[in-house]
Amino acid sequence: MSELEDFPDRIPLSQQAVAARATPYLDGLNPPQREAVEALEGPVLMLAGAGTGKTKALTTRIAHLLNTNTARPNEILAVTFTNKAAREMKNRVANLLGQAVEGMPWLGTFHSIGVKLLRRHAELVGLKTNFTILDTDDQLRLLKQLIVAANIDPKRWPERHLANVIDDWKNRALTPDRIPAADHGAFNHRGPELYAEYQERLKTLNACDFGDLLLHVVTIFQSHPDVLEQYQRWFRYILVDEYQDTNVAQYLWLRLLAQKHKNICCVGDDDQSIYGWRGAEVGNILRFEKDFPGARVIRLEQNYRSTPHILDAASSVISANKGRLGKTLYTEETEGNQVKLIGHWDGDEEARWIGEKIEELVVGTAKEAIHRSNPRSKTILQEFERLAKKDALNGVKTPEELLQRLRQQNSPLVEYKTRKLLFELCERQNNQEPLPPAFQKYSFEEIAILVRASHQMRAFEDRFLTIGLPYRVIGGPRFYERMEIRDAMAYFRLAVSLEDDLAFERIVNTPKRGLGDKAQQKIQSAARTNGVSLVEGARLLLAAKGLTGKGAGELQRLLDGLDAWHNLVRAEADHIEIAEQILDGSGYTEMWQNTKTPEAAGRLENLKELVKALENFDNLQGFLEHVSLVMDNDTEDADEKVSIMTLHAAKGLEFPAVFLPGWEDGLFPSQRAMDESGLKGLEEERRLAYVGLTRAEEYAVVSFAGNRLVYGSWQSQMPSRFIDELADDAVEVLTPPGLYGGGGAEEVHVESDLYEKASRADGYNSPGWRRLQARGNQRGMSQPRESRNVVIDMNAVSAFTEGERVFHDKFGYGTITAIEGDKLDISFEKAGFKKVVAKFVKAAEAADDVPF
DNA sequence: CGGAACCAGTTTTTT
DNA sequence: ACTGGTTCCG
Repeated sequence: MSELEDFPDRIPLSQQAVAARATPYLDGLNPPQREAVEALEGPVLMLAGAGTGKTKALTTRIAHLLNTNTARPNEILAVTFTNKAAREMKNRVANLLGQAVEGMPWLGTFHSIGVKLLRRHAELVGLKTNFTILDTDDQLRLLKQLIVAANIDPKRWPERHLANVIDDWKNRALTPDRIPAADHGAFNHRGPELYAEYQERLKTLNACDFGDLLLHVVTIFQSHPDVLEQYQRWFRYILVDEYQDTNVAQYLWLRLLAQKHKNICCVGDDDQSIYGWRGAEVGNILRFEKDFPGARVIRLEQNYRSTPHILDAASSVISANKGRLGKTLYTEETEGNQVKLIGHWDGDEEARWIGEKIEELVVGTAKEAIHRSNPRSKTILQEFERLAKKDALNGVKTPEELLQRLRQQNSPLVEYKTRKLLFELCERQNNQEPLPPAFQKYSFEEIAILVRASHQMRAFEDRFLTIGLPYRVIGGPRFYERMEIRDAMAYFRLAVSLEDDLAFERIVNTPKRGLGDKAQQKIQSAARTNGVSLVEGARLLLAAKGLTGKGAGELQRLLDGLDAWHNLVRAEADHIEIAEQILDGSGYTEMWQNTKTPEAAGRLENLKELVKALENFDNLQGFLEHVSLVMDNDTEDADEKVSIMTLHAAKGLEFPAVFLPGWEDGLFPSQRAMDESGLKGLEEERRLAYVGLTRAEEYAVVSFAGNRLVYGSWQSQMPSRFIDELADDAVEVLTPPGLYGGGGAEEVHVESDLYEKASRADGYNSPGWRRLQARGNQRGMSQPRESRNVVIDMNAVSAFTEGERVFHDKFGYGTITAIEGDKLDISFEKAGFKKVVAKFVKAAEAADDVPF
């Protein structure tokens, strides 16, 4: 493989020579970015806060390495976590250099590079070079078999747990022989033993799971210094994205490789470490300077994404964390709205309000007008997304000029000031109506709702469906994880290799062939006693007449089919035709055609799509390899839609307008995170809050609900502690309509006792909340009028007394047992004991008067 | 073998 | 409340 040719050491260009070369791409960088790009030699840690242009710095660094001839493309190892990030990096380097990057063979995800290395040295860990990569399904099925074989009740000890335990060990680069004593008790004391068996099974199956792709490589490096040395020489320059997300195995992998040249540049943000629960070690980034003495630490702190208030809010929350490397984000911008904060009665109400707000933000937007009047504007906007340097817009008068600049600058960042200018430019050209105040109006595409847990999404989907608001859920089930796709893939795998037992198990009775548990066990034992694959075992079983009736005939047909398909693959027949023959010949397509359930049509669609996807590959093998690593789900649909996704999925993205619902203690921060990981868990949740806030460019709303349906029962919720941590000045408190005392004087006439009482009890009077209210009024900001009409009584709680009988909409009648600030302990007659915010409770007599 | 009945586990997720 | 899995029975 030419990409692995061993190059003689080359002396990097002298500083002068570097300077002499054209480096236009350096002009768009701020000083620290530029420093990070130019410090090519030696270890560098780039601490890049959210929205500070870290990808830009990283890609420019690669471009610089190449452009100055310091390194050849194949001497650079650049690792990311996701395929998306890898793709983007490739594109951006190509853009910077003004040409496609010729062979950056070692730019990719940890896993894809891991596979590449492992294929070359598979024999060193007892695998063949054509090993298969298991998906999660296969892995679980295998583990279940082992659990049952070990006489463990899989109901009490589900395979899912074992998978987690093993994954955790692999993340920590622990092979079965190195499990620390502290972990011996894992999985009912059988964990270590089952792990060892599992690894053995994988070896016999000539297979690997995802964790192995890294772990095996580390093992090889550790036990074969000669191999390690070879790669240490090859990879003269190493770059790592999202370093805060690396686990121990990845860390060792990198450290081993970087040991020779020590030209390693890691980019990360300890404040955005949100994957601790799957093995990421913030510690890796925290101790970089110890690992690489003399490391240069460069901080990127100028934020080009968000308005000052949003930045303030995010910074104030994250500052509550201990043990940070410490960065202070700043922006040169001065304009922009505060973060909005609003409380709602319950989750549905929250969804309803957000739906309305979105409509308000979008309907008849200036941007829509621009889109309609100028067909090219969409392209301009897209180009514009890449603009980082605000000076680049100085003197730009027309969209044409702007386009030209964009082409020169090639930068990814967006800031609202330049966006505003773009609006004005387009407007001027098209003689549109004057624009409404900037930053008020958005397209659906520019709005995102970021939730903590995916079950929160349902309320929004329900609501948006009923009001017909277009939305898209990001990060749902992936295409290649769907049942029908996996089944089809199992057939393909078998056609490629008749030895693939796991694939055989998956499809032997799909579609139904009358081969139930009994028949399958016979096949298993026939295979085991003869030491052959399941396909061969089945053949032997049939020859020995060990199977009769319908099942036997069907099995014979399946085997004949498999042989035929396998021969087609070996004869290198057209793989698309093979695929079609497999799907039709096996009866799989027919099975779905005969299924009358509503989703069957969709599944057939997916199968068609799968076959279509094959067109991009030369053969089935290539396709399978790709799919096991690149489980992408980037179905770009061009329609304008609001995005709904989890906070985790939002990392790395940005939106002009962001809604952050569900900020309630227990949900966010998640109770489970706190229970399981204590302070560490809480701090990770806080980083999640930081990630969420920093996704927003111009407009951010934090909201919470007082009541929420959790696992089928109503729970009273307390506003998130993170709300109290938001800097007062950065927040504007909104009062929701529809709440007692809310909705403004126009709507609510304080005339009855009920309302008076409710109004006085209104408001979340946690310390932070009270401060916010006070500040807001005092400074006479754009506090909504209604919130001034509703008296925020500091002694609101006095509306209730201990022992008072009260009524709660969801819980019914109850008696107050204790009062703590605005929080009431109430013993409900039906619902039992609850902690409830005073706002959501009214005196029992009042409730009696008003039928609900 | 297939449907009904029952029961446990419900954060985040890439490769 | 809901799902996915298993078990039990016709």
